[in-house]
Amino acid sequence: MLEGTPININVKTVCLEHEDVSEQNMNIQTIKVACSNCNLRELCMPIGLDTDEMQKLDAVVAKRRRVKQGENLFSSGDHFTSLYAIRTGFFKTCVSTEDGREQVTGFQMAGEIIGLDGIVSDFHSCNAVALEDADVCVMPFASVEELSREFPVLQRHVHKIMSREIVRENGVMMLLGNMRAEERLAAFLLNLVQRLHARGFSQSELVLRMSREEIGSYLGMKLETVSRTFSKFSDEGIMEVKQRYVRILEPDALKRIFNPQTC
Amino acid sequence: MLEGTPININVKTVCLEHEDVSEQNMNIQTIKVACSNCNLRELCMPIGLDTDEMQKLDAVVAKRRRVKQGENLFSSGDHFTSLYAIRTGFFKTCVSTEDGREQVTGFQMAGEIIGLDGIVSDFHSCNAVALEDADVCVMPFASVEELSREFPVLQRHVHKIMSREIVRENGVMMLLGNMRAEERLAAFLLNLVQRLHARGFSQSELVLRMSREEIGSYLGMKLETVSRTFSKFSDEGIMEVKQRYVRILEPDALKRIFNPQTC
DNA sequence: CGAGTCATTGATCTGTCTCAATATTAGTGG
DNA sequence: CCACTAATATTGAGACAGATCAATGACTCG
Repeated sequence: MLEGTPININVKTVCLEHEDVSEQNMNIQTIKVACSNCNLRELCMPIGLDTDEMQKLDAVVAKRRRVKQGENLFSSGDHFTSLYAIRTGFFKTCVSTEDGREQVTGFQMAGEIIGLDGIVSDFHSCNAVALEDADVCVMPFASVEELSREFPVLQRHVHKIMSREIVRENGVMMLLGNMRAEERLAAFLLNLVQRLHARGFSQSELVLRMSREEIGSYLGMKLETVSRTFSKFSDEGIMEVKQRYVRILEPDALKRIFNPQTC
Repeated sequence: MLEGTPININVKTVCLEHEDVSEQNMNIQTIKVACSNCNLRELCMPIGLDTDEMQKLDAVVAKRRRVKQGENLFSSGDHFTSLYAIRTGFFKTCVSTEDGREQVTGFQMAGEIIGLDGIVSDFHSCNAVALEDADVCVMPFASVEELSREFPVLQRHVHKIMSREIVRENGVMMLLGNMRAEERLAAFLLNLVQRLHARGFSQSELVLRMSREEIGSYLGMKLETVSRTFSKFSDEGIMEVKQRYVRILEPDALKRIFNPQTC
């Protein structure tokens, strides 16, 4: 409900942590990315492209960029040129007020697209920060638009990505406007494991890439409340929590918290 | 910041309340809408279309639909076919949980586009409810996509509309996650008058189309708190409030509440 | 190993919610 | 036109979830 993953794709062999050594040793500028050859394409690219179309797409996604943990992929105020498809790593996006308050607006993982906020004004309005060393495909938006005019399938895909983000944010608004701390954290965790599971990871175990403070910022609560709620879940036997490691023992209990009706 | 109106257009003669009597008496099915002839086109349509392009656009926006106060333009679960451009009237969009909690995700007025939530799954995920008798242009999404492939200017416009909605929701998340009741209401009112002003209405006077409960739902607070906050603003001389009529006396004081830094 | 960051836990405080009563307005029918 | 009703808004008093302040503990990384 939170992050947009209505697409239920069975990724066969996703290995997010490792890459070809050959690629790693290449100069960043000369790295050739090929969507046609990417094990994430089922997550971020439309299905139904023929060989010719795939080749043209490969040409658009010509560059890759590495972002070290803690660095910004883009910042509020930066000129908008490209969308980014995450290959590896984990990001947060956040907006901030002049008086320094920060709101995390989302967490993004491999296969997801960031940068959509920049389209409207040609400037980014949020920061995208790598929460671990990351690797993204750079997709110049002008090229994306050009190609979408040629390929209706790609056009539709771009529209869906944007719509999905709108629907996701609707869900977050519901969370922030209507739910209590426990419900928020339950929904957040369920969403995270669901997305990780779609990428070949466990349904029950996860390592959080973000701090308690970042979770709190996303969920509209203070870090102490996040910590206390984790402890509460732990005490109730719903999950094991050791710092950033979480093992969900009673997924049904979590779902019941999130959605009391379906119990 | 809340609703997307970074476009600063000077609409010369906008008259939202009245229409040609000739149009009103026509059968709804046979009403011919012409963007080329619409006094809202500067709000909802891209600039820079030539005559030929305008004509093709007129063909896409071929139908109009009237929605009475309290009725839904579309509902969660409805099949998605079209986007809607509001000609007259005022809408709220809202999502709800199975256990009946409702979250208002936005208020939309003339010149704004609704229905974007339906693109991702081909089904709407929220309700669009008319808060006063309304009149919308129906834009079949398939036609919009077809035409965007032909006209880069239109394509870019559609992308901007979706991006604007994403950025707006980022702002709402900041509001819900980080701000106190007074700040939320101040930001909400400033946003409303700004958008109304862009449509030719007063900068200082407005009549709210929504109830205290609906404002509260949007801002993540209870209706009593909304009412109390209005009373507080009134006591402080910042505004006159008589039920749904509001006259802002000290816009700067409001801005200071919303953004304490810029004082 | 040590310094710094991050997480946990406790005690207290407070903004908003909840419950409740009253006031105002809009809508209806006689 | 007015009484009547239902819906909406205001205001008060008390309760509570979560914030704040503060101290300790655990982990990370150079």
